[in-house]
Amino acid sequence: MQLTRHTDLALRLLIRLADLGEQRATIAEIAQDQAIPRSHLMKIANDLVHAGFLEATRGRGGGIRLALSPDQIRIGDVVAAMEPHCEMVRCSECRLVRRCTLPRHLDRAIQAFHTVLNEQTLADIMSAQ
Amino acid sequence: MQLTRHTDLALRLLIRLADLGEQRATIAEIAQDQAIPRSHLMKIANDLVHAGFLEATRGRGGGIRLALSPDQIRIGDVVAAMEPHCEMVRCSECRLVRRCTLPRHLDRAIQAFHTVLNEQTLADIMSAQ
DNA sequence: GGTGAAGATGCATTTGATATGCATCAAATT
DNA sequence: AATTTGATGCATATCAAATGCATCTTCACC
Repeated sequence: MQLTRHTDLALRLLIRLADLGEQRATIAEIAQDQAIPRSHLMKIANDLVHAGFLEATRGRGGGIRLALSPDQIRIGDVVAAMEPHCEMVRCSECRLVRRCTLPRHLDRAIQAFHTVLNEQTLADIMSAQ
Repeated sequence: MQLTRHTDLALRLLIRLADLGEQRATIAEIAQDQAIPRSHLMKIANDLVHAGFLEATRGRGGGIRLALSPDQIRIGDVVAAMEPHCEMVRCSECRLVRRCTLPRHLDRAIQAFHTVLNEQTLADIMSAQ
């Protein structure tokens, strides 16, 4: 029950980029800055681009920056986009005769998790003490 | 973002034992029944005993059974007892200059997760279609 | 158009948490 | 005492996640 490092770093990356505003930063810079393997951060940034949170430009003078303003980026959405499969239990392996409603309730619980996180935007995270 | 197999199997074990009522079952029986490695189930059962959900007796005629009635066992409590550390992000590794409030919100989100699950008892799971 | 700077992508390898297996101990019943 | 059960610790295996490496693509600048 923990977020993958992938998601963890994605959130840090967004916070870092929110600090920079409109300005672009290179992945290499941030990787060094945050002591994260470059190739790893590369993939995270790429995922965030595909999810619509980041904007990347290649070539000289290129780099990455937020594709949305910080108050439009909801934390729960970021987590949902980065976490692979939120299948809490492996029903396929289950040998219980009785049909159980566990997966249904687990899904509701996960939704509650995301709902709470979606009450916060990146802007909120930045402005809070 | 998924429960460990440990927790998954713990829930299955409780459901299975709830079916048996007052009757004891041996760990070996259930392990074979549910196609789970015996030594693994042994540890899960043991954890559940320590958490107060199961009652174990050794020796001939011994076995395990619920220590509480199914309507006293809340699903969220079981998950909380079995999941090791719910530390969502690794703040210790973080190099952000800015203090961020992410951990605080993640904790609230996890609490929401457990709260939803605690609306259901083992008895509810058993009686539902 | 060539060169270098940047991101994109795929594959191989490593790592680490989890799961499994094995051996031994402890308790209870007969 | 012997057998049946759970308890516990340690060694090993497994698998997803993380990391590293190589190559390709795109863009800006000269």
